[in-house]
Amino acid sequence: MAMDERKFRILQAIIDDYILTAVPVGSRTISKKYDMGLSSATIRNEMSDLEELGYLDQPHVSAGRVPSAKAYRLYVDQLLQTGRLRTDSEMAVRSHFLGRMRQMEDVMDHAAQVLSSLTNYTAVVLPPTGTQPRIRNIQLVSVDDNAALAVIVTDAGVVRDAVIRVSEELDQDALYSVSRTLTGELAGKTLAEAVERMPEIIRGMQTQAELLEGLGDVMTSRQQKNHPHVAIGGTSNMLSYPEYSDMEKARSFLSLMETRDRLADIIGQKGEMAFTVRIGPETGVPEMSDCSIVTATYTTGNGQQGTIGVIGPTRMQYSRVLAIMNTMGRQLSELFGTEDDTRRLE
Amino acid sequence: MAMDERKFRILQAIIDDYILTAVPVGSRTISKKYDMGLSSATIRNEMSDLEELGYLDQPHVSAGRVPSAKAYRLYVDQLLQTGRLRTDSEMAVRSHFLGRMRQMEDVMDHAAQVLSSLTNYTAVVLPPTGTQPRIRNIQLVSVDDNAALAVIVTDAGVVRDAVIRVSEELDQDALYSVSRTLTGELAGKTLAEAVERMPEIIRGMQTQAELLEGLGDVMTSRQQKNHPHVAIGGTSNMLSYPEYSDMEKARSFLSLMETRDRLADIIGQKGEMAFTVRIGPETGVPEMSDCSIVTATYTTGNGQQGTIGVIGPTRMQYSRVLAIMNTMGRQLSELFGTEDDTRRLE
DNA sequence: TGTTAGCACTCACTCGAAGCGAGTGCTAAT
DNA sequence: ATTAGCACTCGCTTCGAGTGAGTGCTAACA
Repeated sequence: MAMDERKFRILQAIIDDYILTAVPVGSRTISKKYDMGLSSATIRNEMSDLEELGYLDQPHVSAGRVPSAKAYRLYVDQLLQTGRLRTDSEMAVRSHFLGRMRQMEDVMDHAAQVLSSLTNYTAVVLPPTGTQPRIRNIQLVSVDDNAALAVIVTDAGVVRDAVIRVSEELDQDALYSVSRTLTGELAGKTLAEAVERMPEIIRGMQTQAELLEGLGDVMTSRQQKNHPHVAIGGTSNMLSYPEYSDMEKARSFLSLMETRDRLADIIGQKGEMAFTVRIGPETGVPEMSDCSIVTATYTTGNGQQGTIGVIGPTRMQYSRVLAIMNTMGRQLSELFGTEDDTRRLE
Repeated sequence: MAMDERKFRILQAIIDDYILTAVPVGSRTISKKYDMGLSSATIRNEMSDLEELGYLDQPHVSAGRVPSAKAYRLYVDQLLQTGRLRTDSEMAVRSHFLGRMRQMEDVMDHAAQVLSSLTNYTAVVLPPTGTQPRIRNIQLVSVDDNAALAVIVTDAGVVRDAVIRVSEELDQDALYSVSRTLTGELAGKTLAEAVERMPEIIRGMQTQAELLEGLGDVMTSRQQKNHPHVAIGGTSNMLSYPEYSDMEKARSFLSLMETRDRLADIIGQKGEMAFTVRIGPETGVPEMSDCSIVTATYTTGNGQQGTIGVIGPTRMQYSRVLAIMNTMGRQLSELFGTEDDTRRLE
């Protein structure tokens, strides 16, 4: 016995219904609500087959059927293949971004906010991180007599700053000349390369050794710190779904959301696809055994890739979510300077 | 009938027990567990009085008594007066801060983390915001040919940056000289004052009008944006307490935690006291009608005040929380440069 | 007069039985 | 191959009895 056209249509109906109601769906429901021109008995037979094939689970003998992870997998793959990602919510996304924001992190936070409120699930946005970002400019700014602020501008557009304290007094002009030298020496290098070259530079410069060493430390720590900023939105949305009426589950989910490092790891692992859909056990995260994670990527001007993700129950509204993320991803790509490319295409 | 010594001792025992168990406490429990040398019957009489006085509530006639908000109030005031804030957890706090962090926001996040994990409640940390911060240094750094990064250093030590896009090409040396002029003109001024002076400066400088106008915009928006960074820790802790076994309550609490602006408003309203304890209705927040909020302040080098807050159920372990916050507040004050003062005292 | 023992009473909570009903699987008819 | 019919299953809800923690009141006691 194999999967045929009709079985697939029935399965689809079951998934659709389950996504909507979160209640095991019975044969009668399918034959009535989704007019297939088949009686409940026939549906029952087919459902029995589908169960045998592993697409349906039965919580208990006299309950309806529930789609298995395998079923969602099929459903989603179908969705992705046919590519019919309707973008009716495109306008909604677009309108949210009318006032362009300046700060990357603001944009990310905002995107997570929007994404979660459009989908009603939990949304996560990770900053672009692809090929090692390259240094464009280094500036040292005096904060007070004994402290300087190091601003490192990379081609990712991301700027991280850190205060370096030194014992000697600093003056702004000296800082500026150091900044120039540093920028000259290090522009175009990755952070890792820059860290390597620092000792040499320190030897060459003679002065300001303490400051430069501080800078080296900063670059090292920035480099290791691989979770720059994780924007999360709509954590509480998760609690509105019956699958989280179990407090213990809810708690473990929430505390996972709080440990951003881990979350970034989970969301950040991207495949080569534009969209990744991990369903239930596929997430590889015990706390999320009945969640699904949908991720998509966006691309910045210099080809770096960021990730946006939506976390919801396995029965999430995949087609809706995919459509929204599709739009959102494009929106972000555009916002983060793929505009260069667009211009080139014109 | 008035409150006497014995009534107070009984009330205290009731509160202690309720804080521990979250279960209405009966007369027998008090007479047994807390040996007062009184029979349950006597306790009952006293409890009946205490109820009449408004310190106890009875969920239903055959249940034990539950402390009212008024009771907690009394309890806390007593606690604050006697000032016996034991600092046994002082070491714990101190050890967490061994490796000094550089970035203000990192510190705040970390503090919220520590505070929540020590108390097992939800913790919030607000940045210092007192008298208007004054500008110390303004630097413009080129990001790419058409964009500059504005770094504004204030005496709060907080540094916010924003990218300004212009149509003309920028070169670093020109930017530097503009930076110098700006710093010269605006150092010592508040953001508001700086915004006012901008038009004049633009007239005086002749060149780079577009850039300077962008800078003006940035300053204006930074000034208006009054929720710089709200660090939150242990949101999920709240779900472990039985008072939040009601999903709807949990949800509304969580979504309140997500709207940082509002949260900042709630936590940020400080009295003239070192500690503020708002119990139940006193919070003025419907979603928190059975929460208590404890806030404390910390002080930075230049006298600005930040706030730390702990949110828990009304039956929170006040004495523990107050002790921990006491330590944490001092710790933060020290970290944020009251060290100058300390040194002066030596 | 304050304290205590005793007792009747209340009422949330637990547990099990009964009933309900959605849903299935099987069989026989179409 | 499809469908109508029917017996059967079993989770959920409802209901009532039983339980026990806790109270309030009264009367006795020191």
